[in-house]
Amino acid sequence: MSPNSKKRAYQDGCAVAHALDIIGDRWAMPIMRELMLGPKRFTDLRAGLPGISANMLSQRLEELEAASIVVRGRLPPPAASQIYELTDWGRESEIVFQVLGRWACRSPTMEPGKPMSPVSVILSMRTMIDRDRIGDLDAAIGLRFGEEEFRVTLKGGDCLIDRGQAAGADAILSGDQNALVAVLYGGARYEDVHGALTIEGDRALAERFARLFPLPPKAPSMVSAG
Amino acid sequence: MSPNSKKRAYQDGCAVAHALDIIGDRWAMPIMRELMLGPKRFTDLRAGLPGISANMLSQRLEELEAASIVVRGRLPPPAASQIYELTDWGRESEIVFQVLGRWACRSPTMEPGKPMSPVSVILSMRTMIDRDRIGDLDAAIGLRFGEEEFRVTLKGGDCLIDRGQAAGADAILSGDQNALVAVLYGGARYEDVHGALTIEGDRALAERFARLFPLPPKAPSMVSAG
DNA sequence: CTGTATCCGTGTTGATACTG
DNA sequence: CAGTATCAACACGGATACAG
Repeated sequence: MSPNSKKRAYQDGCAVAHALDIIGDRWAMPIMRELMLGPKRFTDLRAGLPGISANMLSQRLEELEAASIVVRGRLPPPAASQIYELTDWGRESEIVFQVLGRWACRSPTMEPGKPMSPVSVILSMRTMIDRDRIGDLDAAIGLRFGEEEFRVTLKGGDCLIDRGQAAGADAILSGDQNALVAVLYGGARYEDVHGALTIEGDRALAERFARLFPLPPKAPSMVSAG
Repeated sequence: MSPNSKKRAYQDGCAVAHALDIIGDRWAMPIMRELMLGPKRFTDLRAGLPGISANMLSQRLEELEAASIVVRGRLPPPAASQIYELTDWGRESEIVFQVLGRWACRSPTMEPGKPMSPVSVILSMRTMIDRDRIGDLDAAIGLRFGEEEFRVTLKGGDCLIDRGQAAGADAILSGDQNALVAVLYGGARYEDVHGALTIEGDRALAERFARLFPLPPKAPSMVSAG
């Protein structure tokens, strides 16, 4: 395992310092992010975390397990492969990701256009949804990103977004999640990303849906006159 | 400066990944924490960050400045020494610290008793204050930790905690901030830490004050049978 | 296929010493 | 007081080999 696991730790009673001791290492939070919407296998995790090495992932999963953030499970037979899953407390960290994401998306140095994993996109929608804009919308939107399917349920002024069947929704968007990001946050129209994203069903609903996720204004840059 | 600053970055459009790119490096968030209540000099920062090396602090301050989180300033003459201070946007990250702290203080592996800086203690109080318990309390509590003074203002069911004169408050607690932590969060009574913390003024107020900061329940440990 | 263990080049961190 | 320089130790990332 970890023969001489001398973890470098802040010797600090501050709860934030403890948080950094357990989830502050490189890749720890992105791994948690990928698990936020449900269990994944080792290889699925790697797919959502471009650039991570098998070593890193293996080691971080051990550490997250030791911290009671992740538990190992096994899929029911016959596909009895190992899966990793957040604990209840691990799942409760979603609010941390939301608040951190809301703060960071105002960063003057954040440059758009970099690829996002399907889970990132879904979590960003959960974060940025403006419930005031839902109004009396009562509809379901299905999202298909490769093998992964999600469902957005708008009802009673609230919005639920989770894994679920896209089929049967009033509108279904299929294709590359990055194309959807361009539409939701990048000011693009569906026509602009045509070919990367296809729309089935209620087109007007898809248009209204695309405007439910406003971005907050950027913070001013303080670097060499701003 | 930074001759070959090849920063290792997540190539990820996720806002959380960007957050980690700019404040995910070791010591970045503790430095921000120390600046959260106002500007500090280099040496003051080191005092609140036991274990940090001078070059780390220097390098992180550069990076935080480049990210528009920190700006360099200068105290008015004659004490024209350099100070570091959060930008408006940097100060808006306090909510991140609060949410992260609230989540992390439930960690099964968090062990109490480690020392905290005066700023940490004040921020923890801002985080954990239970406004429902304030009731109709209308009073001021002064806190003195070494050279640093703070004031807690309870009024109209709300609570303001900031740097400010301790003198003139209805009750004044002076001494070691870690002793106050033991009383607020560790279940200790003032008598238990006598000598480390002295109380002037309204003793009953000090007692009521000490119960305004309840801790949430711990999350269960998932390690080897829980 | 699903991971784990080991080696190795490189960058980051931390301790000490030193300078304006 | 406010940092910079130097150097040793370690963490990271990639490749490869290995085990169930």
